[in-house]
Amino acid sequence: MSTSGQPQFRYTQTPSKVLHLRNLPWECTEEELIELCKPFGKIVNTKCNVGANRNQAFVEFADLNQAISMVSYYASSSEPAQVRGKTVYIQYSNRHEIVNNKSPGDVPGNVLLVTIEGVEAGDVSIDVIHLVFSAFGFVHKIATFEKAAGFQALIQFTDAETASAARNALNERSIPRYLLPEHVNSCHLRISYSAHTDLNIKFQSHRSRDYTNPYLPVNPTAIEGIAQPALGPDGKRKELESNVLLASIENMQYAVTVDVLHTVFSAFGTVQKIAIFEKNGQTQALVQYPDVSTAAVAREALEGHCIYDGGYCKLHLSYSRHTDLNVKAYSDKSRDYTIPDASLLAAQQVSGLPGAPTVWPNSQAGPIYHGNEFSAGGAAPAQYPGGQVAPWDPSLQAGRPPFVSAAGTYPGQPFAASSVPAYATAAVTAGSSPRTPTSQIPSAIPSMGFSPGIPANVRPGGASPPGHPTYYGQ
DNA sequence: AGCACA
Repeated sequence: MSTSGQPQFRYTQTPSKVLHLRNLPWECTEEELIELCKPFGKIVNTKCNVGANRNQAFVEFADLNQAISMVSYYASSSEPAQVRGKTVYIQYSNRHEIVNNKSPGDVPGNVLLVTIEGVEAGDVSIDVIHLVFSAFGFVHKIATFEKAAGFQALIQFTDAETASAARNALNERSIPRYLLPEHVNSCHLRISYSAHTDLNIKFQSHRSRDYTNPYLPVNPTAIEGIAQPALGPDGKRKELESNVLLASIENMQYAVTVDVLHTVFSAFGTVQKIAIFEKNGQTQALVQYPDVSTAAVAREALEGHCIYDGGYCKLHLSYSRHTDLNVKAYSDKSRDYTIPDASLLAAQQVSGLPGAPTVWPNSQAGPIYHGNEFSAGGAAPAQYPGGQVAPWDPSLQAGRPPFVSAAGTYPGQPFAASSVPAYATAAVTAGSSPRTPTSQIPSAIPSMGFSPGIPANVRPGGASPPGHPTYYGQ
């Protein structure tokens, strides 16, 4: 009764709603298959990438007559059926329906599940994975993990078309040997589609990346060879140094302004840039020096000390991962002392120009992004001279939030001119007229032990509100 | 260029 399992000869196959297509290009997608077949009827099922060469496919029409019309048409046509110029041979399948058309992994999506066979997690770096898959389009995110199946990676593209292109090209292939450690002999990629559409990447690390969000916090414990604490000569952990200090301000009873910080930190050298931001309800600041050694001296001198006498505004200092801050030249939360005429810029920016550049650190954990495709992918905002950021082009990075909050990143908050922070209330009510930046300089407590350049201490409860910005309430 | 999937 059934013809399946019996030898089928040319011209003698019984018609079937299911057509067997051969000699397809290896790039052939389901979409191309449907394009070819749908003029003849309604397609209810397909099966692509069949056969050892993955160059065959099945298409099932809703009605037998539709399948017959397609076979008949091309049997008498002077133009053969083609996909991208390649002749496709069509015949009735010896089965009458497509069964088990798609495992979940065959349902196209924008996220690929890649199993890398024959390797351990440490053998293939996320940068190599990124390099390989970036050949097909912008890679948004990568997450890697080890499961029973082996070393796996989820790779998020913009759309299913791009993901399919990568899958079709790389599935069952190998990562080039020169990208792998010498001891790795085989590195087969088995690629299916993930059901995910948007990966949730929490940290930039050696196992996960979000290339749409370069300001995502770096997980220090998860970076190999980069943020891993280097070992000093004594074998103890050595902190990675930087010319940028991250200051956490504890017990902040009184306002700490950019000017306050500038005064305090200028005692040790030229302060280039300052950015103040809130992190987990705590005020932090990034202070940029020209070089690491200056930062180191400042860190040594200021760590654990208080800006104001009485234990107020205690400083905790560490080295930032940033090396060059990109801050607004003049705002209540940031200052770029390397830009001349900062006060002019202030007038422009405080007025709230639409689309005014927000604050972007120039770098975050630089080595992570070294040599990747950011510029090609349009992920990194172009830097203009003077630390400003190119006008944002949403088309370059659809879906990317305009502001990103990250460790050590000032998220470009709107100017808080109308609200006085609670911690500043005492200073405000202590009240005095607005003062010039030079006259509102606070003092570091004498016990800090760095008298040069630091004015005499002023008690916070006293008549002089330390560092009260002149533009609050305006 | 010649019939899959689980």
